[in-house]
Order: sequence, then structure tokens, then C-alpha cells
Amino acid sequence: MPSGTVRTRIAPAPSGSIHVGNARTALYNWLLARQHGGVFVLRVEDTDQSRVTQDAFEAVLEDLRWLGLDWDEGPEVGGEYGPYRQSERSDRYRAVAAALEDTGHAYRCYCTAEELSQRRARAQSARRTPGYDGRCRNLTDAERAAFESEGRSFALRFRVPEDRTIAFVDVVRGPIATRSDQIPDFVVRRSDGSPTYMLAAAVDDMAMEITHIIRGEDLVAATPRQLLIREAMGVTETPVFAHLPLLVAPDGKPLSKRWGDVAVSAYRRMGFLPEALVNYLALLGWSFDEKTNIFSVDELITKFTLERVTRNPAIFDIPKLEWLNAHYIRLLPPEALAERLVGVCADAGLPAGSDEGKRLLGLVAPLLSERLKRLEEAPPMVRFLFGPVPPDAKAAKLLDGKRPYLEEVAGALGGVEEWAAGTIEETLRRVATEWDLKPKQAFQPIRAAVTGTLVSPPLFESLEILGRAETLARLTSTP
RNA sequence: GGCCCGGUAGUCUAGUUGGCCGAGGACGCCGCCCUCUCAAGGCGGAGAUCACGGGUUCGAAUCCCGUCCGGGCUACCA
Repeated sequence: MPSGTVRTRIAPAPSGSIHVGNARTALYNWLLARQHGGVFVLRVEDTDQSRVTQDAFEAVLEDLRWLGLDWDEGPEVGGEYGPYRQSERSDRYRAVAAALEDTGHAYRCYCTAEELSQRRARAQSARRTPGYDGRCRNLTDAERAAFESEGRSFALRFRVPEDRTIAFVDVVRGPIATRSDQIPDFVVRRSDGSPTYMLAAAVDDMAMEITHIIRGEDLVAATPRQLLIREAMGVTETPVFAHLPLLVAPDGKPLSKRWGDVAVSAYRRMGFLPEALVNYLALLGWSFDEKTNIFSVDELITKFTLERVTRNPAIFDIPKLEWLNAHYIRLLPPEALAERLVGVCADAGLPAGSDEGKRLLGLVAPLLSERLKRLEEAPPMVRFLFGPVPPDAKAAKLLDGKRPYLEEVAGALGGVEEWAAGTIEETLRRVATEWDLKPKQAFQPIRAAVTGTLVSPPLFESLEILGRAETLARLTSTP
């Protein structure tokens, strides 16, 4: 285990809002760094220039910031190990590739893509291992010259040592050993001069002195190859490795857009709170004990350990996320909730941004806090505050023939001295008794007339917020 | 095909130095209470032959062997 400062990293491709699986990986890396007073590095893997746009890049940073995962080194904050975008590090990869070739750890491979795929197909049909067959591994100078004069370009392949076992300890999966005959010679520099992921990641992790490499399970097989590169470069320090189990969709298949929302931004838009997503992500693959489910970020920082990460894949289960989200919404101070409500209500087309809108939302927020699983659910619940809502089918049915009763209610409410939930309730109960109605029979028609639906925030408080004039108007305008 | 990993209720998981587990917690589901609706909260319930089959043992979810199922990797993708 490396000593000194803990340095972890997340290395997303800047291809837009980050995948929730990557968000979890980022979270675990961040937690470990924070727990040890270490450094969390953000490195952008933008070698595939064609797919990178400035918007996509910004989206990644925005997601991370929204989740609260601040980075100590990386884009926008700098650091001693920069640059932090792979597209700006080409000279380093070039230098390492050249060094590997000079020391004989890598060699030129002149095989063309067509030749390789043909041989791979042949190997496969003959039930042989489909990996590179080592054809250019021991070319003579004459053969090399012949290829060169043909005008062939070449890729640089790593010369995997023979008869070796590459072993490392994965903190979550235990010891892992791979025989080198399982690893075909792999490309480190493409024929166009660009580095492959294998090279770039290994080089950057070495150069940035990353001490703990926490990443997805899909990269376990890449680890021995990166270890080989480190070794060839004379680096003896080995980072701690931890490979996280995959996140899968409810059908057990890998999480993909085909199933539903995989982007962090989608959850933000749906009204999930970052603290809820963070808590949920922490729980997907990790547990503290046999009964605790709720963890604040600070608790996660002190309690998280890689040793307690599980090895089996987890299904991304929205209902549990919603339960956590409801919990965190209830924890929000009313003013904070009101503030967030302004945004979602405005997005839903309600005039929530006005002073009056803000005033109304400030008043209803306490009534909504224990009724929301997602912020997105708020607009329909508060719509009645912004104007009359035509009764829906059920409300209309209930309203049928209630005109006399509602007139009576309006009259009684008109006489209330101080317009407040308490006095309103008193009055309405009195009328109910006079009409010999059970509470539910008495109040649902009023709710229907005023809100247009049979489900709303608590009635008396709702009427108080709506105001006397508007309440009376709606009660008496009922057909 | 080869190498590696995983398999506890619908879901996330606890448990892995074998007995305290005739399997604990949470989400979801069902019911009751509370109640002006919906929630929240309280209480209770259903739901797991611990993938399957052998074996070791006084005793196995936990150890061994085999089988099945799922997944990852096996690219001049990352």
C-alpha cells in the first residue's frame, strides 16, 4: 500500500452528462480521497476528439459539481500534475511509446486492419485464441525494411513477456493472477501516432501518482497490461486496485439508454436531490452494517471503506432512490424547498417566478415537504394556487348537486373574523355538524370546488393560503 | 472457444475464522391505526428449499467437488 498522500481520480470521457455508474465510481474515489485528506483528480479522457464538444465537456463538470464531488486537481482548478486533458498530453504518450520501443518493450507491427481481422476470424473458426498472433514480434531488419518500402504504416505493440504471472491484489475482489500467455501483444500506439487507452491510462496514472485506482469491473482484465507497462517503465510502486461491480438495469442487462435514464442530468431534471442520489449510489455496492440506510455525505466520508464493497452487480432500482429522495426532501428547511419549487414550477409553466408566485410557494412548501417523492411532482399539487382549475372527472362527479351546501359554506366562511387555518377549520366543522355530514363528506366537495381535484395539500391550510376572496369565488362559481 | 468474476425474498443488502441464522435490516407490496384527501408516522403481515446436485462434519448460506445460469474481458474501443 503506497504511503503518503492518497491520490484518487475519475477519468470520464467528455461525452455529455455522466452515466450513473461513472457517478458511483467518481463518488467512491472522492470519498476515499476526502476520508484520507487526500487529493481527488479529475482527468478528462478526450483522446477521441471526434466525439468531444465543449457542451459535452461542460456537462461532465456540471454533473460532478451538482453531486458535490469537487476535484482538487483538474480542469478549471489546475494542479501540479497537469495538463488534465489527455488531448493536451500527446507529447508524454509519444515519449513513453518511444521509450518502450527503444528498450525493446514494444515493437513495430505492420499488419493491416484487414489482415488482422482475417486472421482473427480464421483463429476463431479454428477454435484458437483470437488474439494477436505475434507475427511482427520478431521481424528481421530486412523484413522490416521490406514493409517500410511497401509504404506500410505501423502500430507499436507491447512485447508481453513470456512465461510470467502477473499478480495483484484487488481490494474488493481479492488476489488476481494472470498468466502472460493469456495476454496477446497489445497495441500501445496506433499507426496514426495516437496512444491507445491502455497506454494513456497507465501513463497518466503513473505521472499523476495515483495511489488508488478505483474503477469499473470491466477493467479488471486491463490491469495486468497496465502493470506490465508500469514495470517496463521502471515504476515499482503499485497502486491499490479496486474494481467495482457493474450497475445493471432491472432486467439484469447492462445499464443502457435502451432501458431508461442513465444520465445524472436526467435525475436532476426529474427532481432528485443530489444528496439522495449520492446516498443511493453509495448503497449500490457498499454497506456499512446490517441496518443503516441513510448516510449524510459527512457520514459517508468517515464510514466508507473499499473492503466493504460487494462483488456482485447491483440493479439500479428507482423506487428505493425515490424513498431516499422523499427523505431528503423532508429534511430540507421550508425556505430551501420553496426555493427549489420555484424552479420546477416555472419549468412546468406556472408563473412561479413572480413575487406573488414566490410568496405562495413559500407558504405551501411546508405542506408539500412530506408529500413529495420528487420535486417534479409539485406543480400539479400547487396549480390551484395560481388560478382556478377546472374539476377533473372525479371532482365533477362529486360536485354534482352540492351547490346549496357550497353556498352555505361560502356564507359561513364569509363571516370568519380572522382568515386562518384554525378558524377556517372551526367554521367548516360547525357547518358539517349542522348539515349532519361526516368530515370526509363535508370536506371533499370543498376540496373539489377549490382545487379541482380530490387530492390536494391539507384543506384548511390550502384555503388560508388561497385567500378568502378567491376561496369564496370558487365555492360560489360551482354550477 | 479461452481467462476471470458473480448467484441470500421482486430490489439493495447483512452474514463468508461453520453452531448466537429454523437467515437480520431497508425499499417495494398487503393489512390495521391515525386522519379532511394524499402523504408522513406507528403497528403488523406475506415473501428466501441461502442457484442446483453431491460430499466433509455432531452441525454448512458459510468448507470441498461438479453442474447450471448471468456477467466481464479476449479490438490500432474505452
